[in-house]
Amino acid sequence: MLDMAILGLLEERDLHGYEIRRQLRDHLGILANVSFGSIYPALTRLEKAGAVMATEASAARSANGTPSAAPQAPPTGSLSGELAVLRARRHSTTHSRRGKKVYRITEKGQQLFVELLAEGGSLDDARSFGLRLAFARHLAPQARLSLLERRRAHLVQRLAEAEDPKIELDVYARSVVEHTADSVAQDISWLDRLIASERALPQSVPTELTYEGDIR
Amino acid sequence: MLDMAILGLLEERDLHGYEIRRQLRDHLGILANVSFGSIYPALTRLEKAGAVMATEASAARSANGTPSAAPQAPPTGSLSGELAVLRARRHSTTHSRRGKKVYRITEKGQQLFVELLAEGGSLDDARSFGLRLAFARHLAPQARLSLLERRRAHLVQRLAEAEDPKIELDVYARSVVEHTADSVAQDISWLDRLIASERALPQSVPTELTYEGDIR
DNA sequence: CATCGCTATATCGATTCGATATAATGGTCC
DNA sequence: GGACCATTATATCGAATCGATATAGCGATG
Repeated sequence: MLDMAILGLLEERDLHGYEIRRQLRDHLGILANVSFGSIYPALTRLEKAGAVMATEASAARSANGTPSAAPQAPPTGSLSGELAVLRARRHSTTHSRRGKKVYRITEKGQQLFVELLAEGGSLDDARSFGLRLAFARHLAPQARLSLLERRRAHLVQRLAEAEDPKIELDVYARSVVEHTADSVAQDISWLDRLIASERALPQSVPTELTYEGDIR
Repeated sequence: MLDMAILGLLEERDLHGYEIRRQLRDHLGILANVSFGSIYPALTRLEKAGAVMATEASAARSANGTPSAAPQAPPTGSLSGELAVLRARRHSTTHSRRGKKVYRITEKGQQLFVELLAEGGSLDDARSFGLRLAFARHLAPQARLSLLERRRAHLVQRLAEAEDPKIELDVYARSVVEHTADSVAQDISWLDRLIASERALPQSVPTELTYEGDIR
C-alpha cells in the first residue's frame, strides 16, 4: 500500500525518504500521514525488490557526473518538489549531508506500480483505497472504472451485512454504528458520482457491445 | 485498543475467543471486523497481564462444579450471547470440544478497562475512537464528555492542517482529499451533536462555575 | 457414510505505527 | 562568535493488527 504511493511519487521525480513523507503529508495530509517507521523499511523493501535504486552521492561530485543522473524534471507542476530535489542534490554534492539517499524508480518499479494500483491492496481499507485513487491518473480508463466499481461493491456489501440489527445496543454504541453506516453510505454516493463522471468522459469511444449492461 | 473492546465484552459475561469475535462482528460489525490473528494474541496478552483468567473445563464436569463458575448472567439483554455461553459450557462439560477457553474478567481487568476507556488509545484512529465510544456507557459523565471533546479537537486540528492547498493536485487526488475532508467535517458535526446531548442531560447538576466558557 | 459448513484455537509473516537515537545544518539571540 | 534550537535526515525497535493457513471436532445434508 505504501509501496504504491512511494512508487507513484517517484514516478514524477527522484526523492529521498524525508521528502517522500513531506509530500504525502503536504498534499494528501488528511489522507496519508505516514510515519518514518513505515517509509524507510518500505524503501529498503522496494530497493531489494529492484523497484527502485538509490542514486547516491557518497563520492562527492558523482551525482552530477553520472550520465543517468540528469535532473529528470520536465515542467510537470510542483515547483516546491523540484526545488527540494535541487536542494538535496546541492547538499549531497557540496557537503554531503548524513547519508542522504535519493531514490529513483526503475522499469521494474514502473511495472510494479501499475500492477499495485490496479490489483494490489485490499478494498476494505479506506486509507489504502484512497491512496490508490489519488494516483488513479496513471491507470487506464477502464481499470480506473473497475477500481471504483469494486470499491463500491465492497462498501455496499459491508453496509448490507450491518443493516438493521441495531437492537440491543445502548445509546453510544448505536450512535457509533449508525454514524459509521452513514459515512459508508456517503462514501458510496461519492463513488457513484465519480463513476458517473468516469462514464461521461468517453476516452476511447467503445463499441456499445463492450459493455454488458449497467452495473448498479 | 482491542484489549479495551474485549474487556468491555467480558464485563457483561464470560466469553471465549470465537464468541468475542462474533459479538464484535454482529453488533459493531461495520465498525469492528476483527480477525482471529488479533483476538487470540490479545487474550493471551490480557491473561499474562492478569486482566482476564481462563475458566476452563479441561477436566470434565469441573466447569459446573467450581464454586466461582456460576453462570453470572443477569437478565441484561442479549439472549443470543447468553445462549452461546450456555452452549459453550455444555460442550466443554459434555464432550469437551477442542481446548475451548472461556475467559472471565478479573478485578484488575475491570480497573484496566476503565483506564483504557478514558485515556488509552490514540484519538486519531477512527476505529479506536469508535470502539471506545461504543463502550462509553461505562464512563463517568465528565470522562465521556472529555473523550468526545478531545476527539473533536483532534479532528479540528487535522482538518485545519489540511485546509486550502488543494492546488497542484489532479482531479482524482483532489477528489479523494476533498471527500476525506468532508467526512472529517461530518464527523465533527456528529461529535457536536453528541457533545450537546451530553451537556443537555444533567447527571449531577454542576455549579455553573465548574465550566469555564464554551469550547468552540 | 461421505462430505460440507460451522465452531474453535492457534501460529506465521508482513505491514504499519509511535517512540527513540543519532547527527548535521541553519538561524536567532545575546 | 558561540550557545541554543528547529529543521532536515536516516535508521531501528517493539508492539499491534491483518490475512492466510493449519488443525480438528461436530452437525446436517445429501
